[in-house]
Amino acid sequence: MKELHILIVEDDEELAKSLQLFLNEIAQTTVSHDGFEGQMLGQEGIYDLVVLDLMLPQVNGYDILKHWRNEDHLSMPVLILTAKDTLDDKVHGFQLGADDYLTKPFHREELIMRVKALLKRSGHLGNDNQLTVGPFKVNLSNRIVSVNDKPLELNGKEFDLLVYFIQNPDTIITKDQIFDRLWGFESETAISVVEVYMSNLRKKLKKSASLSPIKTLRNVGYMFETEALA
Amino acid sequence: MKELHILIVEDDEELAKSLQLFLNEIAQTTVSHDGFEGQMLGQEGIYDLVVLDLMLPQVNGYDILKHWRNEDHLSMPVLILTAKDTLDDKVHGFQLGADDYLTKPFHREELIMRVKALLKRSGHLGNDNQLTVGPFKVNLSNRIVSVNDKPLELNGKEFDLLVYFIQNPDTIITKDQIFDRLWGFESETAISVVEVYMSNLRKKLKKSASLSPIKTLRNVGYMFETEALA
DNA sequence: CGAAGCAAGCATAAATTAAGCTTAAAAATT
DNA sequence: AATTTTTAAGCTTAATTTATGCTTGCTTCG
Repeated sequence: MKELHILIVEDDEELAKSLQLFLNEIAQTTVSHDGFEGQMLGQEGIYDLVVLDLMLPQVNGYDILKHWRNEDHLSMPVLILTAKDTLDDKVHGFQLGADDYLTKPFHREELIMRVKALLKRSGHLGNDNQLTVGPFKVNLSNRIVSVNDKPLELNGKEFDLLVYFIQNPDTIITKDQIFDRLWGFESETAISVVEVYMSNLRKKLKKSASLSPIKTLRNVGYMFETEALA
Repeated sequence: MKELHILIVEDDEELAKSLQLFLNEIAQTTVSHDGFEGQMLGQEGIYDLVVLDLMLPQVNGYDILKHWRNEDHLSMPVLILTAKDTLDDKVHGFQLGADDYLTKPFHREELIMRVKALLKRSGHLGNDNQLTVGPFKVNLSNRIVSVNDKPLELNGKEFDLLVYFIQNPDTIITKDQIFDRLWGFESETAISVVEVYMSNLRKKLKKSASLSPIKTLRNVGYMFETEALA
């Protein structure tokens, strides 16, 4: 089941079919061949993106877009798809609040790329750099960690430590490696700090998620075991 | 003084000049004719949008974009501008995280439209010249701010600071980025001014609207959280 | 064999350090 | 003169580090 929903408003049934075929690989699609119906569907406000043809029976695409933006205050990304390719047309489309403008004929790949770019930009698609292992979600952009979708508060070094483990699951990491990575080679700090932070991290993991995924290998190092995360 | 910053990376000096001229009507522009320098500038993370040429001396545009996205974790919109117009090129550009792709020659109007569309979509430009996030309304033209329709008086730097945050909600912004954007790279001012302005801004937000939307991430930076804005 | 000894690692608390905050006053700008 | 910007100082708070005693498992030798 896909979470994204794209509305396609296109009267050429042949083309609409193709579009649907293309876009099905990234989202659920709904097609309308009629301008008026398309407008109504869009008004639901449930679509993550709309592909809108300009030449439609009954109502034209410009008016639909204008209505969505000005009357209905809808802000979903809209990609205009049309044979019209004069500058005036494009300017007009953008002025009414279109996000992109693609002229027929176009390549399947380009359409998909542009749709993906719009979805990404509007925050609906595979965004930032997130690490996921078992129940752990680690967002490197905002340094937020969650375990089973419960937020886990870690301070700077604790966070860095967890990231190091998650980036090297099921791998032995020595105390020296941790030290060199978090404190730097020429740090004056005593290496036993590593133990302190291991202890703190483990305590938080245990308390908040009842997990103890990091094993100690005496005289060797530590290992973050993914298997134990079932 | 405009609040939007656009970086133009384009080695053709003639064209770069034109671009600057075009784009100056919506933002402050910085030009680099050199790929390597352009990449460095972009890494500052203070630009609201980048117009990137692909054919550059030293480093090519693809590599720059790839580095920004994958190594530096930067998410500003990037519009690729190039003579290459094969499908493969476009696909490649989009795959690396471009937001739009415009082939030379292009019309001035179309460029501006696409840039505006991107800025709008990324929350950096409102319909008129107004940014709206939660209860905040920020008018960039007359530099008037309101929270829940109550006016909020901010002086120059306080205003710029708020704008920077509102343009990058839910994103970590480092003290250095703030400094570079508000004071400029080569400013002689002590970086601790940032703390002073943070304090002033927070105090005003708290007093006038009982809001504390800006979180401190010790040793990392600040983050304007939209979620906290009920 | 099994208890003493030992070293690695753990846990907790206390001490230290440093980042960030606040305020007020000085300097610069208007 | 009034406002904004910058500097400077002391303060607050949180992170980091050290110190201490405790636990665990291995080794050794009576």
